[in-house]
Amino acid sequence: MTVKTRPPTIADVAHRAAVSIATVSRVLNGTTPVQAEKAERVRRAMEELHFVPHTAARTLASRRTNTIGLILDEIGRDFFSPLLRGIEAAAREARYDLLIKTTGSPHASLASIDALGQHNTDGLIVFIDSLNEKELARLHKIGFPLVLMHQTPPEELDIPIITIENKSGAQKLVEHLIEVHGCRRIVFLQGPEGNEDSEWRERGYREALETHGIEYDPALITSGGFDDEQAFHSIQQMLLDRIEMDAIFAGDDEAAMGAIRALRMAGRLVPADVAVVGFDDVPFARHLSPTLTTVRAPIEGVGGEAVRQLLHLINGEPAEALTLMPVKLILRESCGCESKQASIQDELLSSTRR
Amino acid sequence: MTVKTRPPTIADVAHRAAVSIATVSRVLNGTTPVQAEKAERVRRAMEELHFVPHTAARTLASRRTNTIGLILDEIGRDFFSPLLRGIEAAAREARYDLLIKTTGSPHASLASIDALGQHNTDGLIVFIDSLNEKELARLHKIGFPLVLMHQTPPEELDIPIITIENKSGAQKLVEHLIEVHGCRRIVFLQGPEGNEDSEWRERGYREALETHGIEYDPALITSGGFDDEQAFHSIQQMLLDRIEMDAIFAGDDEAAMGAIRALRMAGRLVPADVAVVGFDDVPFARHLSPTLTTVRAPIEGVGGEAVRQLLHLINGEPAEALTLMPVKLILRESCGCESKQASIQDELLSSTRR
DNA sequence: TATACTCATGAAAGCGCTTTCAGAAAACGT
DNA sequence: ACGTTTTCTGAAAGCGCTTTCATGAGTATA
Repeated sequence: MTVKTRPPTIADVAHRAAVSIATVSRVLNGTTPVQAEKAERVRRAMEELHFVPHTAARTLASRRTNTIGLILDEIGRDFFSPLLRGIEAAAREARYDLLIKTTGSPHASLASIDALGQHNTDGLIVFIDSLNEKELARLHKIGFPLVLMHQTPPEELDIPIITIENKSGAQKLVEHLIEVHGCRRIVFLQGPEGNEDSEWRERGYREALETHGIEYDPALITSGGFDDEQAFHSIQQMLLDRIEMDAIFAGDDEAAMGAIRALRMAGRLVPADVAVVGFDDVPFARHLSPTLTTVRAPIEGVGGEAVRQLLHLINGEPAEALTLMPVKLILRESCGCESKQASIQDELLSSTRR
Repeated sequence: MTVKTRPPTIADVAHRAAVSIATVSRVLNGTTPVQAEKAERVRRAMEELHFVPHTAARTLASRRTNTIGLILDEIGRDFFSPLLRGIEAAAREARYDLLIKTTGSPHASLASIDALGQHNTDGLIVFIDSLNEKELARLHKIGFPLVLMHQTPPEELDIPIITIENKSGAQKLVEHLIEVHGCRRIVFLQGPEGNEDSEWRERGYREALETHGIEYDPALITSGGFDDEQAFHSIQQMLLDRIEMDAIFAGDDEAAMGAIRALRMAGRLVPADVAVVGFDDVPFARHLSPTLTTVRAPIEGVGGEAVRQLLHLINGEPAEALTLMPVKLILRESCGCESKQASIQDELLSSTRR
């Protein structure tokens, strides 16, 4: 490790290329035409000096950070992998940097978030309840670009929101259980308290029942928390309570796993005795046994779309108030659709096709 | 959305508190004692004005960015979730921001990375081959704080590296197969070409064989690519080739899934006919059936440790040249250890068959 | 009471860049 | 040939903050 050298500045480049710093800045940004020959000299000087513009100085002078902020409650949940990938890809494509901040717990103090807003980023993507309403309202009021994911903006704020078709996805899923598999007593596992995705899925569930003239039975609703363990216990309890069921709509895939475990432990066969379906189509959904029937949410697409809408806002263009990403039914074994045999054949086919 | 207002500056605060901007800066940073009463006035003024220091200005003036850069080839792989969580938590604790950059493909051009180094971050965490050697060497040479993850520094550069005990973990795993389950013909699925984790695991594998006087058979080594599909095909091929085996060390958990699928399709029982073990203990490892015996790598810890070592460097303190995070054997069903659930699994199989 | 310190404070000089602004040079029109 | 545009270029003014540096007030020492 050698001594820390002072990185070259725009002045060094200007000097070496025998032009003014203004000219260097211009070839750097392409803001104003520069004589071809001079431009070439500048470019060569930059290269020779390993010149890299100092972002902070740039930001300070130009008043734009070229950075998108992402706020979420907790990074690293399975769900976030594709989301991040989508956001990252879209940001990169637009040549924006990505600054990620987690609040640790929902509704956290705004102090650390504050620092993200305004000067540090050109706009913010806010996930679920990671930012409290007051702060959200304040930022929005001062015209700061904001986009919400999986969360309706509070009150009358016209902040764009990106989410997936929770309701229609759930509805299709439940209708499939009813129509194709003749299920009538379908358990619904709710997500975490107040979770919007869950609320919409529940509406879809209820509408599906209604459409088919099946009465809504509160006894079939319990909490799954979008969580393996919680779902496990809830279903176990239901079984102990001898509540009749012929299917479980688990709210999400995590919960579906817990539900399946509970059923299995109780000696109930899936899907023969009880069909189980999830939501999200997380990567391992197809590796469970039985493989999980679920709804595929284009999570990666949600991330990309969020960035795109945010960029509109940043550029002063109008953005979609609501972006609903379409979902797709993924039929596998756990609802009784594909027999084990069939799925193996599929695998064979796909493997020979390669 | 109202008109974009100019955010308050330190001058506004100074004016309102009737002090100089220098004083405001001092209470902001606590660099020099300030009269209690004035300090209080300043704090109140900051609050009333919703003052948030402009990071770029701060960075420019103070020459430190308070940001840690993370470079990886592709975000959003399952593996990264815990890694990110660890890094994020450690960075947050140290009150550093996190700037994430992906190269898209390995060995990408350094242009975009360049921009991360030097002025934009105080230090960089580099994952695997995300940054080419030349650039790595250059940054290191100018004294820029750098930490590597799961990758030995090239040549003679003394860049700290954080990784996990791949070798001893693999060794323990294979020894378990040999000693407890009496396996003798153990397949090893290699990771992607040139992957260091894989190389160390292979060494652990070989040492375990050696220790127990089992001859190393090249026919038992094939590529798994740390990938479900690739492992599936490799094992399928082996089975077609009628290569005898009584166990598979799959390289990682993803590959283990593929291996299990291939075995199952061929009618081989896991673990009765062939034991299968993975590496990493990804979240779904315990949800596979059979549940997967594997090695738990403290990936989250790796992330945290990387940040910690980087901070040492940033603060001019010495850092560990090599940090090896300990791993832990996780015994589950797929090696034949926990068998009580095997019967349930059989039931399940028969249920889906009928 | 004079002398030497300590301590809090403000003025001012940058940090490295972008962006007016105005002038010089070249191109055009008549 | 002369005025008018059009182009390019450099000087210089910040962007909002940190950080010397010098100063004046307050306190301790003699």
